[in-house]
Amino acid sequence: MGKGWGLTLDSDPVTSNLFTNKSNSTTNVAGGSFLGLKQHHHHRDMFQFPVSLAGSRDDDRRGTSASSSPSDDTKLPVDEVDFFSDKKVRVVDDVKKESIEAPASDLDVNTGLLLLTAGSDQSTVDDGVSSDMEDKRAKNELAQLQDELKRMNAENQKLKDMLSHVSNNYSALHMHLVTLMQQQQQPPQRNRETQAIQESKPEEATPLQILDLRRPSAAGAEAAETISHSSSEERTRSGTPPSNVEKRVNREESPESESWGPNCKVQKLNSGKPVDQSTEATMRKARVSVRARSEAPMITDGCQWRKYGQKMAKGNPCPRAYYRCTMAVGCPVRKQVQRCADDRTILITTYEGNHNHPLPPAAMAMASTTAAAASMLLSGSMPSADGIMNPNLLARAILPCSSSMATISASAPFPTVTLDLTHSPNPLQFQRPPPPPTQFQVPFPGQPTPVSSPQLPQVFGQPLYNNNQSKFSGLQLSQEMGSSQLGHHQQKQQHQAPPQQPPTLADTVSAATAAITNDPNFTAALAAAISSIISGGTHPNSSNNNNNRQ
DNA sequence: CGGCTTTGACCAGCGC
DNA sequence: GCGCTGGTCAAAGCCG
Repeated sequence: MGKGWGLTLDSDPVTSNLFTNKSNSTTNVAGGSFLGLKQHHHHRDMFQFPVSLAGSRDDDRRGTSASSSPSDDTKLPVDEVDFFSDKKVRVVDDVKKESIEAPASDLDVNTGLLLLTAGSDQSTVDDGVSSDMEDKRAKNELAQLQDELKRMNAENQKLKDMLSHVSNNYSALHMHLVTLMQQQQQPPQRNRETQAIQESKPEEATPLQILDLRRPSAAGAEAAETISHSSSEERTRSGTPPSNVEKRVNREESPESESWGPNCKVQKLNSGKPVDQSTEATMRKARVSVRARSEAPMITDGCQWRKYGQKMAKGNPCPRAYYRCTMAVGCPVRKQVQRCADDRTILITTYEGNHNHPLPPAAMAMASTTAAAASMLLSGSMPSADGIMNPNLLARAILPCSSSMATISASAPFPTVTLDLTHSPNPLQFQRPPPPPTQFQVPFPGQPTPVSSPQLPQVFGQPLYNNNQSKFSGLQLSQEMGSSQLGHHQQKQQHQAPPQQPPTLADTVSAATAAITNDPNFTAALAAAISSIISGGTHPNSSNNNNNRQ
């Protein structure tokens, strides 16, 4: 009966493999361990699955109601049936639902009657029957659980990819929306340069790139980044007074900009515009800092990183590590990882640059989030006090429903957006946001119901309970115009958010559920949060490798 | 053996 | 000019 089963009942393979496959602190090949894509079934094009997420369950429900109908609301297309058709054991309840996809001969319904008739030893009729029945009933339940587990793993996998896809789509669409909003709000300020650009570029690049995003592959990430770039530039030109643009150009001009691959696209689109090069340099300088609670030495964001340096930073006993992306030769993306001086459970990861190569699905969440955040920052706020846009307007434009998600640090030398994922979630906060505008709802063909919650804790193949300190925080969108440096600024931020009572798993789940259900604006930050959660607690003792330098 | 980490050295920017 | 600091380089060693 167990022949052909690749699953075990001891644990959820999705999550267990995630942990065991986590090779080391720095490399975590995306798509493998992060999403667990290779561990179970053949990875199909998950984006074609019109799965209703409302039918999914979390671990608790899975454990307590294994015999209940797991997918009353789950609609599997016909081409999905071979996913389960080779199973030799059928749960009685499943016969009704899967009879359309399995031949009748394959419906080996294990009932008590079947078990009785199968018994051949007549001498054990008295006491042996009951024990045999118990035994075979136990086996039957085991088979049911295995069946259940297998189906739910497949379901989990679909949802994982779906969330990643939605996250990327949302980031791109949201940036485009912000661009349009700002254009509408400030039509008189549109300068000649913008008009000239649009005249010379009658075919808007952004819609095309949004179309590109529909490809559920790494190309989507590329397109998302491109959108971030283009929207950033567009808003830089249209939403900022020209004098500020020039000021920004002069300040951010840097020789480092020559090797920035993703900007080649932008250069093609806007060839001959000197402002583009400066914007590229600005993109190089813009930073997105992610604060997350994690015991791991580095958060797992789906990319491959190589450590190229470590230094002691002023004011922090913990060393700062420097990493560069090694997923492609010449990728300009770098990141700094440092623990918070005050709360060493907080890991501060600062990203800089944009990838110039396709990203695996696991890396797209973080990449698109950081790209969007960087674009947001660069388009709306700059370090110079006289060049600042209306921060409140920007805040509402960027995060209309969740106005406390990101801290924009315009402090010198680099503009930085901090996504603070360390705060305790307040479920009420997530429930309060107004219903999202219809244009925020990413349409999924064949997906009539909104993204449902119980699946969320495993959405990246990782249960939240692995790091009960990881939280979906409210990000605080405030315009800080201090003159402190990045590190000092981050330390200041750490004081402003006293730790709250750690939420229960249920609270976290419900908060995240409400967030993603009621407020699609959380999607990007949520992806980042989940990414940070992935690494939490996996290396409990690995944070002490303080190789002090200098 | 290739890729990675470690770590001292080097460089640039900035303030005094 | 000097010192401080952040960031990077590159040689040496480690590891699978």
